[in-house]
Amino acid sequence: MSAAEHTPPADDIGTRLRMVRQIYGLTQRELARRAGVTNGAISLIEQNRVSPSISSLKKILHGIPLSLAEFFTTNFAAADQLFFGVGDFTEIAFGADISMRMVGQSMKNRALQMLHETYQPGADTGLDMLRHTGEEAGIIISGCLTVTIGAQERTLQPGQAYYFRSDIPHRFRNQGDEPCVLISANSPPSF
Amino acid sequence: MSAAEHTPPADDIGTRLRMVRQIYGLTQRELARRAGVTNGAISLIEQNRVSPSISSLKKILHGIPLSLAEFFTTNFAAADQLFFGVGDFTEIAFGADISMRMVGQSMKNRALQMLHETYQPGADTGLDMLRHTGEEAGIIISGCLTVTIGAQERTLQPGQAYYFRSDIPHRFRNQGDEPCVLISANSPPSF
DNA sequence: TCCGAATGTTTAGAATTATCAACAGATTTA
DNA sequence: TAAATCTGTTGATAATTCTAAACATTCGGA
Repeated sequence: MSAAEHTPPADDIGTRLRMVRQIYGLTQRELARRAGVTNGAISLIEQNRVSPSISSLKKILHGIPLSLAEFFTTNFAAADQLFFGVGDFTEIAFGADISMRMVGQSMKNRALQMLHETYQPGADTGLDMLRHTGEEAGIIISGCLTVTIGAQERTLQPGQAYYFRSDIPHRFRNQGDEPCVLISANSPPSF
Repeated sequence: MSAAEHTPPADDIGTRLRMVRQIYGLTQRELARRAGVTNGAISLIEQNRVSPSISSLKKILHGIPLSLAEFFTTNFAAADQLFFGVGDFTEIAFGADISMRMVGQSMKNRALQMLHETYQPGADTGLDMLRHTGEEAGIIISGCLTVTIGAQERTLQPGQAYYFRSDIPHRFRNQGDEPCVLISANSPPSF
């Protein structure tokens, strides 16, 4: 271990609690009401002016709700960015006529990968079908996309969607004459 | 969720702390000394007569040592049985002349599988080599065992050992004229 | 058996935490 | 602008936790 480790911003209980509370959009008073403690107690804890008893912390977390194990385990720093602008997407190369833009920078330690994809007319992921672990789903935004899943094939229109286990061989292609845009998700991230 | 869930024996902090302390073979006084608290405090906490503050619990766990996250996450109930008699092994069928006896009953939620294996003369796991995820290792106790790992093959004598990634095709057989006994381990459990 | 050491438990008091109510600043509403 | 919230913070007091020391019990060894 290096001594100057990348500091987790919420090593102290107070900051950690404040982060959680704000992520869940609660005020000190609202959380206090749900948990059955006073707002003052939460204030003092969040300022690290007192170290709560397990029973108090348990009550407070119950109002979120969150278990002690989740509270101490979850990496809230990883969830620090909740909203992503166009500039916060990462382009993933997949041929010249397929654009895949991933929400966020790195999928390390994430359970989900969300993509904004564009298939130009004629684009095709190829005859040797894709296969990987996990599950995936997508919804067509505009244009048409021909999706082959195992033995089944269908051309999806805007508003339609697919969902399948990713270990079933699959293939995507745009047989129309206008670009196809879709939003898709993989779990766990496949690249 | 069912209401009458299988009760984890250490849902309360006190019992949980007592289990951990005893697993690590510490007395209240010894742990208190290491942690910089009094033995009385530990006694009261273990009896659930007080609910420790986070700072106290953190100090105490530091003396074990264990992090708060580990303390609340780890399933100590799974590690309740620490020692296993001959009767605590589970026989795993693997042909008539190969005996595999596993330490413990079930490998659910375990990271490691420990086996006591006996290969009768002529025993062979077969030409179509074994492959699975994880890693495995073993030490020969008596007799000889011919181990094939990928392109390499070697006949091991008592005291010798192997260690390889289990996704490399592998095969075991006893070409000698006396039974071969060995101890082996898989991580994660392969069956 | 008796003694000594080791273990966990208990009690009174010091230290810390939680409550209640009041306070100050920011935002909304009339 | 002023009134009315709503936010987080703070002080005095009540409640709880932690310490220090004594107590009770068990286990071995002389």
